[in-house]
Amino acid sequence: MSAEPIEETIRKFALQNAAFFKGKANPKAVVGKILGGFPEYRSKTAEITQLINSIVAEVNALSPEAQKEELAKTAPELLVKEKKERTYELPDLAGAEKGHTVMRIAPGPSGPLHIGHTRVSILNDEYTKRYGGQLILRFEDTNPEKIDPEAYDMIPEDLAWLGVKCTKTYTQSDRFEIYYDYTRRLIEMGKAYVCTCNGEKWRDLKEHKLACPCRDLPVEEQMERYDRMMSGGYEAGKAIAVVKTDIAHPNPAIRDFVALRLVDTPHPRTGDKYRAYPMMNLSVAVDDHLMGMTHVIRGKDHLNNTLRQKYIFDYFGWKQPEYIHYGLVNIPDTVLKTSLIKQSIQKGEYSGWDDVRTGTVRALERRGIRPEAIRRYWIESGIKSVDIQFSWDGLYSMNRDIIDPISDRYFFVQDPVRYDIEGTDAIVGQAPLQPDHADRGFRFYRLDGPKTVFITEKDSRAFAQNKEVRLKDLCNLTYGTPAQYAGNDTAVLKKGVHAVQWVSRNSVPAEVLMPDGTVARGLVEETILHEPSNTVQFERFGFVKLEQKTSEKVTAVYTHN
RNA sequence: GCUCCUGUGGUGUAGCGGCCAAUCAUGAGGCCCUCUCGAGGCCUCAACAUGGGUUCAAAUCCCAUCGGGAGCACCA
Repeated sequence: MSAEPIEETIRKFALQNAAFFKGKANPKAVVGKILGGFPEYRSKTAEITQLINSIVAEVNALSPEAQKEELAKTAPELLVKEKKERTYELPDLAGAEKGHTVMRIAPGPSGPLHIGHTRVSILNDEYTKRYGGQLILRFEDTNPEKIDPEAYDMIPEDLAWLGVKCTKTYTQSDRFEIYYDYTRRLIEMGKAYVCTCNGEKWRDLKEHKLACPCRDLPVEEQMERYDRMMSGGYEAGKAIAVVKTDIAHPNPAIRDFVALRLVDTPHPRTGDKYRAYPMMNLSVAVDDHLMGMTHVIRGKDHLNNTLRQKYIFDYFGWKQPEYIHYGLVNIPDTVLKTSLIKQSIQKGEYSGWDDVRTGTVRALERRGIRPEAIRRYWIESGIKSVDIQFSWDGLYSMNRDIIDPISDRYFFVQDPVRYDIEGTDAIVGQAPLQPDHADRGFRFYRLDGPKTVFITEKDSRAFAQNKEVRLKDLCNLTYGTPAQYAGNDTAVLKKGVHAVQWVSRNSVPAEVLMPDGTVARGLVEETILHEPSNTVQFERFGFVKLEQKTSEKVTAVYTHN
């Protein structure tokens, strides 16, 4: 192409631009295209612009038909807009080497994981799989007041269900002595102090960029105070170990921060063996270094903690990991706070951690959301530091992609209304288990003897009004008591007759637990008793996950439509 | 109040000086197909926060304004 005279190239692009935009080419767009494609002309932009202007004028003088005809002759490939393909994948990590990344998932064991936690879990797992490194699960249980002992088991279960593979697990309550040791070293270096001031006063001074009297005491005295603090010489709340940063730092959030505090509440794992509990900025900094973290993915809300932790890294001469701070996720209409969920469970308002009204991983699993859908959702959301809105619709759409092809179809009739059918002998019918995959087989129907069916209350009302209805995959009916058999010609559908789901007398009572906690009651066709999977679609109702399936009763949980 | 992060259709996202009068998905609307209100196909809707500047050329770089968020805990 570069071999031909530039005039011809310009003319082609002008024709193309004209063809795409109603016969009028925009000279600026052509200039951009030429200069972009042929950098050698950038030094002569004035001349080339003039040339383009005149050629565009010529082209625009032609009729749109003539433009298209000429373009079809000289450069037919430019006539079609190129469709760009997009693959969804995460950007590379800065400085990541194959086989040498170490990353972490560091939850506080206050309850099971919820949808919000899944983002950081999936992202870490994705990168670990890409680079083939280590993924450490670290329980950050340094606040004895906010621990649910069951969480130590629930969290790994949730991660396993998500498909997140951790290569190693640490628990911070095993490591208190390590944090004490590093605190001691900081004090020795003059980079930390023991403060016995009233907490309010200490904060107040900090706000005004002022040091408290303890801050400048000599190291020897600090060491004495530290020993006293560690040996029970202070009451809880009467002394703290503080890391010095810059007391006059313009950002108030990173002026001197607490490293250790005294708490009398017994720890679920260590009992009353320890009273001095590290604050996360101390334990996280120490552990991130000792565990060799190369990359840390955390929420943007930790931005200031990263800056605080930098002081510890700098004091010890450690290299900080690469940090990626992703934006906050706003998850609408969902109960996520584990403390609230726990309360409601205790009060009996929620059935448990998997109550479908909550946003826990367990609840999602129970509702029939697949972990692959969650994974895809977070990968497509990326890792930018913009705050984002979580979209249930978006997650459902991805989940539907996964479950639709594998879900067998069944009829569920909510709020059933009975109709007896007259005017024929036995009626037989069959329906595909999955209409897009006939090879999956069929459900076979046969109505004998007294022919009784049930349709939903809603469909019944429409039937009474329209006088006609089609029982899907079975037959047509004309309204009446009893209803009259009206043949089996599906042509009625073309005339606007509705095809509705129905069940026979042999159907099974069924209950579907809805996401708002209510229960949809009705009947489900008996063929479902042979269904091997628990993921099915109730036609014209929605996808559900089966929980219980006996000839007495079927229970299911609503997934989405 | 101070400090930091951040602004592309309703939502998420691509693009990060010219190939963009802007990608893909979701959503909404319409049509086709289908014996489901599922799936599939086609079409349409809808965005570079605003104002300056730099440049032949800005969604992309700079500045200001405005908007959103977070932190300033003896929580994580």
